[in-house]
Amino acid sequence: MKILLLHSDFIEVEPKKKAIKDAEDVEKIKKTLKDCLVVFISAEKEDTNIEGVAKNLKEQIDAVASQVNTKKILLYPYVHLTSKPSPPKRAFDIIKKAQILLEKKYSVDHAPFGWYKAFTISVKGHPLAELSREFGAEKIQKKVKKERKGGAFSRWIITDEKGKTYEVDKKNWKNCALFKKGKKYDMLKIFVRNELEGNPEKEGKPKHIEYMKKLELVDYCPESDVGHMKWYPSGLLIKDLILEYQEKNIAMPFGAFKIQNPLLYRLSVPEIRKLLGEFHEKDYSWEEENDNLILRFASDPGAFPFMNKLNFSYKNMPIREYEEAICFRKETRSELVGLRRVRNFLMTDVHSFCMNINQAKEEFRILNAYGKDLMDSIITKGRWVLGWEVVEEFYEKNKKWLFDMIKELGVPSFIKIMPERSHYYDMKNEFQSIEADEANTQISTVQLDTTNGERFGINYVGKDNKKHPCIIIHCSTFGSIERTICAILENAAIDEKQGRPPMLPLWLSPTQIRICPVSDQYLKAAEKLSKEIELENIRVDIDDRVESVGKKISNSEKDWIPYVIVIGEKEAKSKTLPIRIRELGKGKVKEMSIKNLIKEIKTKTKDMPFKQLSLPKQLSKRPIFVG
RNA sequence: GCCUCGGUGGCUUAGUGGUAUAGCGUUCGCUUGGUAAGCGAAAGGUCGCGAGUUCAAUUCUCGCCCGGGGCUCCA
Repeated sequence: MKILLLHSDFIEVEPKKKAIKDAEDVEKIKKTLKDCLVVFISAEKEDTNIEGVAKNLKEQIDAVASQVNTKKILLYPYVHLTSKPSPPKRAFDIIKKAQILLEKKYSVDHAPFGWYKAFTISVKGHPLAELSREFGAEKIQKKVKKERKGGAFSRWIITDEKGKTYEVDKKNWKNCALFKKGKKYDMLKIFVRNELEGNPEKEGKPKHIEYMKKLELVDYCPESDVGHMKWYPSGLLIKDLILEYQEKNIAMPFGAFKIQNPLLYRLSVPEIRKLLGEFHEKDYSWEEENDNLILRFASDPGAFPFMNKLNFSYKNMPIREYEEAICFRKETRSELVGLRRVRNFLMTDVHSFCMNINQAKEEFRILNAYGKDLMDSIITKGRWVLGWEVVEEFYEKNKKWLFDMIKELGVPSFIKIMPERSHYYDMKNEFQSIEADEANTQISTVQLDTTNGERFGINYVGKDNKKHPCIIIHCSTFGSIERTICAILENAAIDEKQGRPPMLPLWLSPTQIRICPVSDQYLKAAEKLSKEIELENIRVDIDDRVESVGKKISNSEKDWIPYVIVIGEKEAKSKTLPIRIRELGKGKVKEMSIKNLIKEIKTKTKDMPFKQLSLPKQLSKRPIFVG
């Protein structure tokens, strides 16, 4: 069945002449309807299940009518939407059935069936005014809109880091005894408030927008669509380092193999259509000769069809895959703020395909630990909290397992209980960074999914030599790299707000050590020193410009350089160097040997990936990217 | 998409119905320095784009594009 829905100011219909033998008997008068939803309907050959199709027709119309807030509906039989129409009688039956179903809630009419009709229509201009839908008799995956401010949830539970629970509701949450136990739970309190009451009013631009430009990391790109960013070398370095962290510290130890799927998908493939679901209106899509194409909104459109063609048995389980997935979501314009929300982003997506619920639970537990490490390495300890969404029935059965995980993670949590499953997952968690403006940003999420394995035919061969659907654990370790960088920068903003120097995590700092020669006589010494440092895989640059030392120091402060060394005559003779260390505070200099400095940096960046910055070592050779 | 505020050299900005201000940066000259900004000069602007009103528009009006905030939603 194909339908076209038009929210119109008015429509005039006038039956002219019978087009088919079975046309219904009506008077030849002009009818006008004002402010109504007009639904053009084509029943197709395969719509043999009259009841089923009529029911879906009713639901589709109902969904749109309630969104555009109209009580009047006109069903307009319109065979021309399809090239393979059903017999007329069946089409009319479906329309009549749907009309009866809709009449409970709406004032419904239908245009004469089987007539040549003249009509005039005026369509409203808003975004939902013109929609088309295509469906059959099978049950449509119900699009459950998550209601605002926790509306889809029935119970809320707060826990401390040891798993001690406090049940709260929308009204009394502020009085929760846990929040009276000192500042330790302030972050959780902010998150609970944001979830139950909404985010606080923001003052001005988020800080990370200023920082991302100032530090020459990322920038808006007016030549592209909104929400597509351009990356400068330093930003790209951070992005690459995070991807390397994902690969070396998470995916490989976890045992996932890396795959890559296309960005572009054909809408005529049933699996792809099934997956679209609620993202449909956010797709970048366009028509080609024989098909509609979309850019993927997540790794799933590639990953699921990829997995259901793999041949694997219980001996391989669990089987894990990951992808650095470039994704596209056409968010409405004003949702886009700096890096917090973009239209083109890079998600690191891990899936684990499991044999049974116990295996899935264990995978979930393991992935949590990676999530915690990641939050501590890129955000700061204590600046993030955990959110959970759990289906009531699942919660009751798996309470002990859940609280054991919370204890293991040792982070305060906020659990939201859903009376029934509204999405594909029975349970998910959210690693939430809490920011300077008290917004929360989700970085990682792990989800337990018992439905998609079956829906997409992702099966393993069991001991019984039969195929069984997998339970899928989804894990976006970095929900988006862009958003992760946003959180890192917003975290630096907290430091600045509280009077500490804002910094990037040392392992992500584009320059880790800067050498400032006092004059060009000491350039050689600087060069020599830098080579010693480079050998240890530490990023070092030299401010070789003809500028005063004061100027060079000033610039290094603006660039958030963690370690600055000035070298001149004194240093050429001495064994120790004066190191200006940013994290110690304004103007703090510490005498240190180069060996000890290297050792300090190596210790602080232990187990973290290293990569060279793709800019000349000499500042005099670098262009200015911003400003 | 809706509501709202904005767009002036590479960046940040003043200002005006008669083509425009300053700082940073850039280039050149002087300065060879000691932990947050040395001195001087020069170059650099269709005042976001298009249309309208006007003798005249960067300034007023409308449309579009881009950006900020709000509604909303999520990774």
